[in-house]
Order: sequence, then structure tokens, then C-alpha cells
Amino acid sequence: MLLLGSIMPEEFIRLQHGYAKNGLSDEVIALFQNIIYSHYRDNKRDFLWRKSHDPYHVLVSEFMLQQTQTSRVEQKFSEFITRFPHFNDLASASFKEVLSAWQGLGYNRRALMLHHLAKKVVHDYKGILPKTKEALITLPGIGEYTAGAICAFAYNMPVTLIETNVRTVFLHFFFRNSRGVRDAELLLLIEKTADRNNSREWYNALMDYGVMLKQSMPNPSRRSKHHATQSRFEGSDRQVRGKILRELTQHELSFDALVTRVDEPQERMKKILSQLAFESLIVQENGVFRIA
DNA sequence: TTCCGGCTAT
DNA sequence: ATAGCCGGAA
Repeated sequence: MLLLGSIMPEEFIRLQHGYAKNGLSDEVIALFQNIIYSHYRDNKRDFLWRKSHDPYHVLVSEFMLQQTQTSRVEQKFSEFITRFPHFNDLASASFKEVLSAWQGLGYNRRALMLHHLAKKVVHDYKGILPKTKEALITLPGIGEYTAGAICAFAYNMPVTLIETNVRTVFLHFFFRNSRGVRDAELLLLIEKTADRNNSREWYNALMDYGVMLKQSMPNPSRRSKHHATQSRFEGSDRQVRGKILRELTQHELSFDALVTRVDEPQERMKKILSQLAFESLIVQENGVFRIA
């Protein structure tokens, strides 16, 4: 159990107090970086994807880490890279193979977008992932955060990015008593306090600190304007979609066979199947459904 | 039963 | 702006 003093040093509060505007000064920034890096030196998390700066490895890990905890990604990442070592291998695989390797991670649309992206990189970019945030963000499945993460972790570029752990750290240090804080406001601080010459290490350190904070107190990210509690999983369309795709990675099935195996009403199955087909995750052909 | 999360479509 | 998308651990 951590003492409050160790996660919010008094010296930081005292220093920050003298700067009413935004709590920032060179001194505050230096101390803040010191706190984050000190924790990192002693508590660095040792992930396989942190050992490599290969853009493909970074990309795959970031896709998996969108909405999925590190504990579940660790095993899957290793297997995925072994099965698809390069963009070429992923691009030339069938989507069914890709989805099989994805099983257990959830949010299967990410697998589809990653597959599309690999084909695009091979065909439009000669197998080389673009090196600018603007180009990266045009690719399927890459949004503001993932584009920044690739720039930081693959290319060590001085970018400004925010995700759940970074958000946690800045809410904790700079918005101790605020609620409904917007990312736009946090980003100003993230930009000003960044160790621009060591983006890769800095963001890894911030994320590790954020994880530690969440283990020590109620999640500070709940005070974000963008925090939302989501609908229950049990009985949801998400659950049924997952079941259907899991079945179809095993074998092609007729509508009736699917209804039997998934055990949901026909009308609901029709609706969800047509949605999955619309999203290009599955196709219906010769009376059977299969992975697209 | 509750908790955790980035991208896309609307 | 907001709703929808997954699965497993605690």
C-alpha cells in the first residue's frame, strides 16, 4: 500500500502553489519530470513491444492495446508477430487467419482495420509505414492517439499525445480538485512538460506512473470530461457478435446452424448478421456465412 | 457485479 | 458530441 506522500510529494504541491496561473514554471516542470522518471527507473514495465522500435511491431502492439489491457495483449502480441512477422505476411494472409490470431482480444473490427492497413502499406507505400503523423492518421484504425504513439515509440519524435494513463497522471498532478476536465486542457500541460528529446522514454514513464496511480487510488480519469461508463456486456450485441465470429473462425455455418449454436432469437440474429456483413467482417455466400 | 479503453460512424 | 464495439480479471 502506497502512502499518499509518495504519489503526491509535498514539495510538488508547495512549488506549484506559487504559480497560480497553471501551476507551471521551469522548476515545477523539472520536479515533475524527476518524479515520473524516478518511478520509472525503479518500476519500469518490461514488455516485449518495448524491446523493439520496429514500426510494424509498434503498430501491432498499439492496435492491440487500443481498448485492451496489457495483461491480455502480452501473449497475443508474441503469437501474432511469430505468425505474421512483417507487413507482407499480414497483408497476404486471409482475414480468417488474422481473426483467428486475434481471438481473445475483443473488438474484432480492430483486426479488420489492421489487416486493411497492412494491405494498404504494402500496395501504396511499398511496405514502409509512413513517418509523419499526418500520413499515419489517414490509415484505417489509426486515430490521433495511435498516430502519436507510433511517432513516439517507433521514431522517438517530439509529439504530444494523450491516452488513459497519461490522462490519469496529469489529472492527478495538475487538476487535483477539478472535475469534468477536458483533454484539450490537459494537452496544453502535456505539451509544456514533455521531455521532447526523449519522447519514447518519457511516454513509457508517464504510462507506467499512471498505472501505478490507478492501483493506489480511485481512477483519477473518472474526473475527465470524456469519462463514460459503458453499458453492460452480458446480453449485449457485442457479446453475440463475438460468439458469431468465434463460431465462424471454426467453420462456415448456415443461418439455422448459427441460430442453434449461438442460441439467440432469429430476428436478433438476422439483424446482427447483416450488421457484421455490412461492416465486412463476414459474408453470406451459397447459403452459408463465413469470415470475410 | 464492476472495472478497463481508442476509433469510427452517425 | 455521443453511441457502439469485446473479453476476462477482480
